[in-house]
Amino acid sequence: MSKVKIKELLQTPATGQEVNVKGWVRTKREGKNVAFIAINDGSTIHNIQAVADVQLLGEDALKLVTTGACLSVTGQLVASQGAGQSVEVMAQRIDVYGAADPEKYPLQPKKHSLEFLREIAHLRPRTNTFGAVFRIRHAMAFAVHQYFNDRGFFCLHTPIITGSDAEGAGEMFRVTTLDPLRPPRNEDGTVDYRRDFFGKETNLTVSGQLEGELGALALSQVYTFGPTFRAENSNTPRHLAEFWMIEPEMAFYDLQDNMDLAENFLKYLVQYALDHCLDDLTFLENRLIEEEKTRKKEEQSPMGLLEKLRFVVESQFERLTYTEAVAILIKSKANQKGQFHFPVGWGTDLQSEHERYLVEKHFKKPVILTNYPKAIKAFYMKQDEDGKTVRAMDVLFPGIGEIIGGSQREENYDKLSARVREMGIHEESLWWYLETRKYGTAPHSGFGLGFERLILFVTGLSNIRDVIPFPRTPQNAEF
RNA sequence: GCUUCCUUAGCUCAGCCGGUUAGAGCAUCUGACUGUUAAUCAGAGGGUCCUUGGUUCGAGCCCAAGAGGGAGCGCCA
Repeated sequence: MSKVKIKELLQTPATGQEVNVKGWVRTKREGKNVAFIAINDGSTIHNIQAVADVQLLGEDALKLVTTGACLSVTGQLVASQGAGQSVEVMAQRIDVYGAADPEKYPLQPKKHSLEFLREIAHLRPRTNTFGAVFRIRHAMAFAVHQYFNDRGFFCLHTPIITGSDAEGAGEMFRVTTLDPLRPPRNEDGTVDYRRDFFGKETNLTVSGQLEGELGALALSQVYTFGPTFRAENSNTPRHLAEFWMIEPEMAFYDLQDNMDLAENFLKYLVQYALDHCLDDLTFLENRLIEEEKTRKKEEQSPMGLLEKLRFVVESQFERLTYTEAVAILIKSKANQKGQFHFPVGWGTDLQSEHERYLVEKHFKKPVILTNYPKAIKAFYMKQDEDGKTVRAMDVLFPGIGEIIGGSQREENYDKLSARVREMGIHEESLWWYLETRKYGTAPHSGFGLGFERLILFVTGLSNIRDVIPFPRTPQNAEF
């Protein structure tokens, strides 16, 4: 008789066969003669019910069976007499691997706030909500690889430690083995990084894109899926200092191809969740409905979680240029009534209130904005013929904001190196990147998808710290 | 980094105008109950009112500083 996952067991027809279940106690309900133990092993949101005859097993043995304890239960799998489940285990034997003092164990069979659970991140995977979130997170990671593999993309592992300080995507974390109190110094008093581990200044990566492009200009279609680090002091429900990003990079793709891929990719991922995580999504939807009851009418979302996900799969993303978006915003009632905090005008970056207006009020569906002014975008984006804009694209999602940022890349050596100089970037540190435009350059495109922002959208949660097991944010690296 | 709100039992929160012994629900424990569904019923235990300092005859409540947390904004994925 072998141990079996609860997910499998719940789908097994009961024939009285002997089974062994291992997992953690969610609740115990005890009567005079019989006790009911709900056990969960994380394989599914659902629990299996173990039925314990108090006389047979003894009251003392059941004393240690409390919420949070870890058990191994052996007994017959039988059809349940109760209404909540089809099968249950008639316990013959219960071994307690680890007790959990009920006076002290913080997770009790009641609702806990997400803020409280964040403070006990080492235990929160044992809750229904976080079990659901982390199973969905796994399914989405798996689906990312499945999607690209099915389409002939190669997974490229780009470096996490980088010597490039010119990526321009934000503040970086320094990587060094020098003694922070007594580093070797140059004659002018500055730190001598030639004597550091790599012989130069190094940092944690803020993006695998530049190396991804090197791969695409050889393997045609690649993607990276790895951790990314930003030392920005960002305190919002949408930012992490350590997060995971998916960055496909494709030779022979123009901006249109890039948009087509981004839209198709996102719809595939959401559909994958609907196809493979329905139990967990249904639980999260019900949880959201309960939560919304405590809110005001106008703050409640018009769609349930599943409806929202299906809507995204079925709707065509609205595509328009930055210039068209600015025109819509200027003409909008919100702007004419002075409801925006920031002025709208061609040339300035859109504020999140402007993006939200376009996505949530005007179009009411995902939006792809393209062809931004070159002054507000990165040096590597391909310049348009008019000399004013670049072939950038941002995919904006309701409630999340920017979920994807990407562009067609500048493949012309002269234009690219001129832009590097214009923006004051140290050209020599990018020699290897620029050489790809010297030797066999090709039109190519790519984008970055924030993995946690995708998980936020799919789970319907609202704080990014709740969709990664152990969040890293300013002033917090516990666990 | 800026703005703003919050911190009272294990958890979620109430606490009147500053007034005598700080409350509720859930959880926990004890008892009852012949199969329960976050069981039900009865009872009990449980408090550094975030910390420090100040105002006051008197502070959970007012003031100041600090700590922790949330939200909005900026930066972005």
